[in-house]
Order: sequence, then C-alpha cells, then structure tokens
Amino acid sequence: MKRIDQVKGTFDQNKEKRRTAPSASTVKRLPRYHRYLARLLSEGTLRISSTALAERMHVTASQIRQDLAVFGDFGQQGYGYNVRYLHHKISRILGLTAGHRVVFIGMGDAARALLSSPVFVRGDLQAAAVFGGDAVGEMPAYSLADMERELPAIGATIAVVSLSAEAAQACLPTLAACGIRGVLNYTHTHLTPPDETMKIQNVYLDEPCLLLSYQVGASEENED
Amino acid sequence: MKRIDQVKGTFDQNKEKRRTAPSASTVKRLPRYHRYLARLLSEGTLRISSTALAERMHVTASQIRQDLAVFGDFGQQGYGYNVRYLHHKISRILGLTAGHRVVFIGMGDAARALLSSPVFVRGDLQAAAVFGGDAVGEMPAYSLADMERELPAIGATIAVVSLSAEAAQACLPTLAACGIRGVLNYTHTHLTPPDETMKIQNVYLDEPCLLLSYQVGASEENED
DNA sequence: TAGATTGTTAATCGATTAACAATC
DNA sequence: TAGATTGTTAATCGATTAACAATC
Repeated sequence: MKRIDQVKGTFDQNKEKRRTAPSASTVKRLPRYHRYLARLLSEGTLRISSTALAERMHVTASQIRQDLAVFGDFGQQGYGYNVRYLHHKISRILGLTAGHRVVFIGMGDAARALLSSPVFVRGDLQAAAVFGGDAVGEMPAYSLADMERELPAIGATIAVVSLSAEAAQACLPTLAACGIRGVLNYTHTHLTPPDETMKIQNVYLDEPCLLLSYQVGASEENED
Repeated sequence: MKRIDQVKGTFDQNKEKRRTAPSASTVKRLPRYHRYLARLLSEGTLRISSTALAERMHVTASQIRQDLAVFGDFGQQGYGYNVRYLHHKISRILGLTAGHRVVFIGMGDAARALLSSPVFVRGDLQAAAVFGGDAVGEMPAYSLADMERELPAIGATIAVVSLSAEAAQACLPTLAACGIRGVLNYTHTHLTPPDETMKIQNVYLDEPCLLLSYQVGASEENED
C-alpha cells in the first residue's frame, strides 16, 4: 500500500516516522542488547540510561541511542529507557513474540546444544518436532519420509538442519513448500536458498575456535 | 628487539616488509578464506586469481588482495595465487600448524559438535583430554579435581569450556596457571580473562538463530 | 522550573572499492 | 615481448562518535 506523504507532511496523522532501514551492523548487535536487558530485568533494574548501559556493555552511549532510534523512540528525555519496555520492544523486533515454531531436521550435537540455549530454554522460540533424528524432550519425532505429510500441520516457520550437506540442500524445497521461511544450517557447508523468500543462516561452528587459535598465536608475535 | 630501519632503508636486508596491523574485519574473514581454499584444494585447483576467487566467494577482488597483502606477498603478478601455498600460509596465520593441543573442560553438546567440525576432523587442532566430562573418542578423561595435577603435562594451549557459568569463571586462573592461553566459552555467559595474556572467545550459540528469527519477521514487513 | 537524557544532525574515523603502476 | 594480475595508493562509502537542540 503506497501513500502520498507529501500532502500535509507537517500534520501527518501517521504516528510511525519514516526511518532509515537498519544497517546490518546495527541488526547484528540486537541479540546482545536483548541479552543485557534480560540480565537487567532479572536483576530487577527498572530503568537505565544509555550512558549506564554503555558502561556495562563496553560500547558508547552514542551507539546505543543511534541503534535503538532506528527502530523507534523507545526512551524518554530526562529519564532514560524503561528496561521492561525496551526488552519487550527488542524481543518483538527479533521476532520472539511471534510464536515461531521450530522443527529440527536431523538432531546433531549442535542442534541439541541450541536446544539448551537461552532462546529455547526461555521459550522465546518453540521447539515443535524432530524429523530424521532422535526424539528430544517432549517433541514428537518423525522420519524424514514423513516430512511432506506431517510438517504442514505443525505450522513451523523455522527449521534447524543438521544432516549431511547433500541431504540438507536437497530437503530445502520441501521445507519451503511446507511453510519454512528460515533455515539454520549446521552442516558446515554453505546452503543456497531455493527461492528468494527463504532466509538461511549458515553456521560455521569452528570459526570462533579458529579465531581463538589466531589470537593465541598472534599475541606471541609482539616483539617490541 | 628493535632495529633502526632508517639506515639504508633502500637496501634493507630484512625481507619482511613493515606492514600495518591486520584489522579486526580482515582477521574475521580469514576462516572463510581458509574454507574456500581447502575446497579448491580438494577439487584439485592449483592456481586462482583474486578475480576468480572473488566470484566464488561473492566479494570483491580488491578486498581479497587487500586482506591477503596485510600478511604477506602471497601472489605473483600475471599468475595469481598458488592455492596450496596460500592455503598453507593462511593455515599458518590461523595457528593451525603450531600443533595446538585442546582440552575440554566439561563436555556439553556444543563441545561435542565442535569435535565433529572440520578443524578437529582434519586434525588442524588436536583434541587432547577431557576434564569433568564423559570421555569422547580416544581422549583420556579426568575429573575436574585432577586438573592441576594432569593438565600441565598435557601441554595444551587452548581450552573449550562447557560448564556452568560460575564453575567456568572459577576455573580460569587454574587453566592459566596450567598453560592455557585461549578459552572457547560455551556457557552462554560472558567470561572475563584472569590476566591480560589469556584470550577468550565467548560464543552465544543462539545468536544466529535470533538473527534468523529477525530476518523471517523483517521480510514480512516490506509493504511497498 | 532545573537537571537529565534522549533523538538527531554534523564531524570523524575506518573499511571497502576503484584505479593503476609494478612486474611476473 | 605482450597479457595478466598482483600489491598499493587514492577515492568512496558507511559506520561510529561527538555535539547539541528538543523535551520530559
């Protein structure tokens, strides 16, 4: 739906400001904000200024204000940010209030590790079923062959894939056809989306380990 | 050791150029280069130009040449890069030829997943022992209490920690005392290094999942 | 009201890209 | 030699930081 905002721009009824699209750098910081706010919440902190939060997070207050302002006016001059409100807003932005259901295609160690991470432990995302892997917790487990029959009814939007690289790439069109819109890929191999609407996060679990190895080596080389 | 390079700068015997320190952005791309080069190697490709590699990696040739030139003159004008040589060089930069031995403090799902990632499967890093967790593969397993006694002789430089957050932070000084210089932290909680020489990589396994959730939601909002 | 702190605009800094001389 | 392609310098672009007027 397009609207002509030029007409009476000054008295625009629409409350939403036209904002610049969030940059990739800003988006990548959202999980971190979410984490710190969850922490503050559990400590019972009700409000926080950008300066105080910046100090805790070891970033600049400027960056925090810029980042948040891209998504909305979440603070209040002279007061700061309401922790509960801001946490809720960021949860919403991250899609954690949308009730996403997640299915596991294969059940490798990485998938199991993810299941015990905060996002699933807190129920921000809902683990719904396993296909082609051992049952975990209360999730029903099906064979890969049952995917086309069972998956649509589950209403899942996100799939966590830990199969072989070939099997993973091969199952993407079926996943798309069954309503999956995002894929978390733990196969150590780049997956290509079968259509433009599907989002894929390729995870290379060993990257932090390689960077650590680099750092351990690099610190030795400081001669002067 | 400091040297005065001003004297006879033109005929400097020293082969190593004085280069600018690699930026964090460049360093973070090294694992990706390493991955693509390993792939090319396994395909039997002997040489590649920055342009050809750029096309495969969906980056600019300029960036590749800039990134690599920070670490050395690895290419040759009119030829490109020797794949085997470049792969070896990057392996070296990443510390994968230093024979790092890795111990596992706790053995959670994330640690197990890491053990089946390329870096360990290929033996670029060597899994040496487990403390406070189930034995895996051929690694000997010890209790946490045995750490001070057994760890020094193992000669490990890197530790992968998957304990509770408190236990993890508490064991860092002991690890440092036993020769550990880098820690990969899978506890979902920020760990602080006990001294300036220890490097820590805090891994938040659910971050890619949160970003995926964001992307799945954000794509819905494109109204016009 | 006065003090505090935001959202935003302007200034700085760093990273990416383009261009090209050096050279294999 | 001629063609190809690097390493590097200069130009562009984007992200971070600083400053401050708006305002609670």
